Amino acid sequence: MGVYEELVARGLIAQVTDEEEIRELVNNGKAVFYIGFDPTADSLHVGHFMALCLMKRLQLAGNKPIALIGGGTAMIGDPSGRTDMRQMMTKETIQHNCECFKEQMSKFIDFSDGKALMVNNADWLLDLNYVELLREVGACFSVNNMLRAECYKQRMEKGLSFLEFNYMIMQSYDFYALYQKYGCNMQFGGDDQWSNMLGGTELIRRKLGKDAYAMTINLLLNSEGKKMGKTQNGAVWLDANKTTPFDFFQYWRNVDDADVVKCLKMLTFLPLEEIEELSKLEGSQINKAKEILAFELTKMIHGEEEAKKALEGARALFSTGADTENMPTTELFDEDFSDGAIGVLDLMLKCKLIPSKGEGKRLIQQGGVMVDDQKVTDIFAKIAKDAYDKGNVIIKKGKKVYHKTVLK
RNA sequence: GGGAGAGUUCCCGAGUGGCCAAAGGGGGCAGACUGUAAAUCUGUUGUCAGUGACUUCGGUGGUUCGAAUCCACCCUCUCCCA
Repeated sequence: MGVYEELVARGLIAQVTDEEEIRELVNNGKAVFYIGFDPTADSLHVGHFMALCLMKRLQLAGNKPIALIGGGTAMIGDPSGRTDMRQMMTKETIQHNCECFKEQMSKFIDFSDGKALMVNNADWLLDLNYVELLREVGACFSVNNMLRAECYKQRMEKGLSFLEFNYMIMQSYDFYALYQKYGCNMQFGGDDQWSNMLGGTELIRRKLGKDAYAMTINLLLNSEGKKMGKTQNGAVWLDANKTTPFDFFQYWRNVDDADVVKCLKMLTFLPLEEIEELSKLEGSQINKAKEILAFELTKMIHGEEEAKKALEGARALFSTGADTENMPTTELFDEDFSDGAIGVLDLMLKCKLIPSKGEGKRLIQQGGVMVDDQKVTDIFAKIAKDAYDKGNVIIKKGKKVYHKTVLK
């Protein structure tokens, strides 16, 4: 089975421009492909992770990946699938984000000996001259076609600025530039990028008379059709400082039953046969599969050691109770106490377990707060300093959020 | 350039002078039930020293005892005409 077949079996491929050609190129390691990453934040998240996995799979099969960081396109903002305009980012922010991306990616993809490249489209896009660009590629784009493109549909109702309308042209230009510079003959991206990517193949065909290919991967959607990797706190980040390995682990440990197999296939490198076996599990047995999923992914991002810690921490937490070892911790100092005690609400606020005291009161009134396994019933409850004589005090919020506090 | 309309809390969306911290829905959080799942049911959802005070209805001023609501100017967006 070639890589291409494997990708199909894993349910990763959404659309392709020319299946025969692409299979041929990819399976024989002849593809030089690029995937673009928009530096909209200072860390990669789960959505990018899919793309990185794809790069890795293809690299292992002998193909050459180019990671394109969209330092230039980020100046414009991709309107695809959006209903409102993106906030404009400053040059400095974009630059900073690019640096962060670079670092995270190099942990994942082998960039040594030219086995892979990393480029920033700011390098060629920012120097473009408006009139020259119009003369060079402007004639190759049909506004009529662009307006029909799926990615602008939503925006046709709400309004689309000329700035964002040009995003497609910039992305197409990227492909065109990479084709000439590095012989890049293929572009991959999320399925929402399809129209933008076709713009590139079209441009190459018109300008150079050459064929280039595009392939999109399915977005990771849960059974409700929403993008995965988002929580109410925002995205699930790959940076341990933004999403701790434990939280990362828990995110996957808690995915919906219906999504486990899909995630295993799309995100892990486990052999398909093994996933097949796991998919036969039923009922509460599915928890095994979830545990494997969470472990595998955490291992890939944060390393085996962190993954083990998270796994053990989670097991301990949910079977026997608290495992204080790997719990998020807040340090307290003498001045946090008055008259030898600290209010539970003040403490929770300090630990950032609650955004306001009002919310904390609600939690307590609804029975959602435990301190050292004792349910807190009084909103004015205090914790005496003596409680720290045994080393720490554990606060539990709801069923799954544990927090350790220690006295310095 | 001319004309019409819109901007409300995390999101959608009601509210046209006091009864408005603002209906309803979504989402979130918590409780019950469970398998650390889903579905369902219940409660809750601006802040604080909590029978009260303070901040919030695009922005800035104004009218009024009192403004999300009325007026002026500005900003942003949508639609129609050019």
